[in-house]
Amino acid sequence: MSTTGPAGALGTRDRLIRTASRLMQHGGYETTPVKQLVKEAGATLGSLYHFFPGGKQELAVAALAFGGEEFAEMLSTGLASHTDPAEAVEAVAVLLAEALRDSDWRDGCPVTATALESVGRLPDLQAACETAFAHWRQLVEERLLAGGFSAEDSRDLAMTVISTLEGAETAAQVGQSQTPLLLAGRHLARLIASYAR
Amino acid sequence: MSTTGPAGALGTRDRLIRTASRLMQHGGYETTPVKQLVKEAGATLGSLYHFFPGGKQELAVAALAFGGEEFAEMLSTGLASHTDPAEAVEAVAVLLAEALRDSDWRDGCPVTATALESVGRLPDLQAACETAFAHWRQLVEERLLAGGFSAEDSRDLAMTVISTLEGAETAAQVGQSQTPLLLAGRHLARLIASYAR
DNA sequence: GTCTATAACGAGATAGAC
DNA sequence: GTCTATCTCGTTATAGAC
Repeated sequence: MSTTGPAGALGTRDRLIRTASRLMQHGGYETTPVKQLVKEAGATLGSLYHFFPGGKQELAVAALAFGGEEFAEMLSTGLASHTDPAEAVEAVAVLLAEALRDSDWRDGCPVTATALESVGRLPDLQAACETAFAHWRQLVEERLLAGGFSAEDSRDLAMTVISTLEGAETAAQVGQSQTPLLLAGRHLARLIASYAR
Repeated sequence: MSTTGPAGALGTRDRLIRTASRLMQHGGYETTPVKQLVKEAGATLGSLYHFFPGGKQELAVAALAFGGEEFAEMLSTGLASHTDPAEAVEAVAVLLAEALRDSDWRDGCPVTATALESVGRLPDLQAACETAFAHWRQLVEERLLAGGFSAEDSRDLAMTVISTLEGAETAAQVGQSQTPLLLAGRHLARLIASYAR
């Protein structure tokens, strides 16, 4: 995938992607100037346009894919932490709440801000955001299926689980409080437990 | 409130606020250039800085308050549409889904995009967003209280109702589908109905 | 109150040496 | 692959006539 180099050392391309993902996680696409981006990545403008001829947009698509995968890993960790699917979903909410507070309310969803800025005006970015959302839903759906829920219930509940976690994450970030996420986790667990297996 | 004038005719100040609210609803704060704003409002740059010496930011705060109130009215309409609180919340989700599709997936939440852009970098805007969120939560909380739920359940459920509707609205907008909102409405109704009155 | 012209600045992107 | 200098354009904001 990446150019050859010392194991563990991040190449310029990877540093650009990770830095872009982090900055877009904080404030979205439009609020992230490329100059600040390359500076924080320890790179230069020349490197950016060498690796991403499409410029800021092309880098943003890669950053959304990276952030989406990072988020998916946290999701998988939480979903695997309990045998009961309802408790597992609640654990995800707790993980998100901890990450948010520990980052001084900065590390919210790596996709949502950019998604709302891009909708209807930057199709490439919007598509990358939708891909990330769909991936996350699929992970929850598979976990519910494995937990014994019907195909229809698993699909529908997975949609609401992701929607609710997203909305609660936003509320928690803007209000600088873990409460929205912790309540969302508790309520989602109760909702899931109310379905037959 | 507004300058005197023919009843029903909107003054320049009001047109600026409404236009800013609509554009920020579509793409957020950073994606809304003041030039386009004044053009669509049928105003000029001179008028903007006459009514809002604080410039774009001051106008944005007024626009968030306006959009927050508009959203609150739709919320109140839905919440008053059924005697059962659970059915009333589901009705809100249906109203949001209809407004979103009828606007070709443009008219989402008037606050969320700006909220995520502003968090941690534009305190005035962030505060205006949080005020709007808190107002919406209060409307739901009062409706649940009036429906016979305990003070604690009403408060906690109101938080999750707003979080979930917000997240589902985002998912619906990005995915151009009513499904996230309709499922959220159904699941929220089920969750609310599972609490004792 | 409204208008146009423009200032002052920062944005994304490019050129070309190394 | 990396670097610096620079180009071009769009942005917010201001000036000053009307």
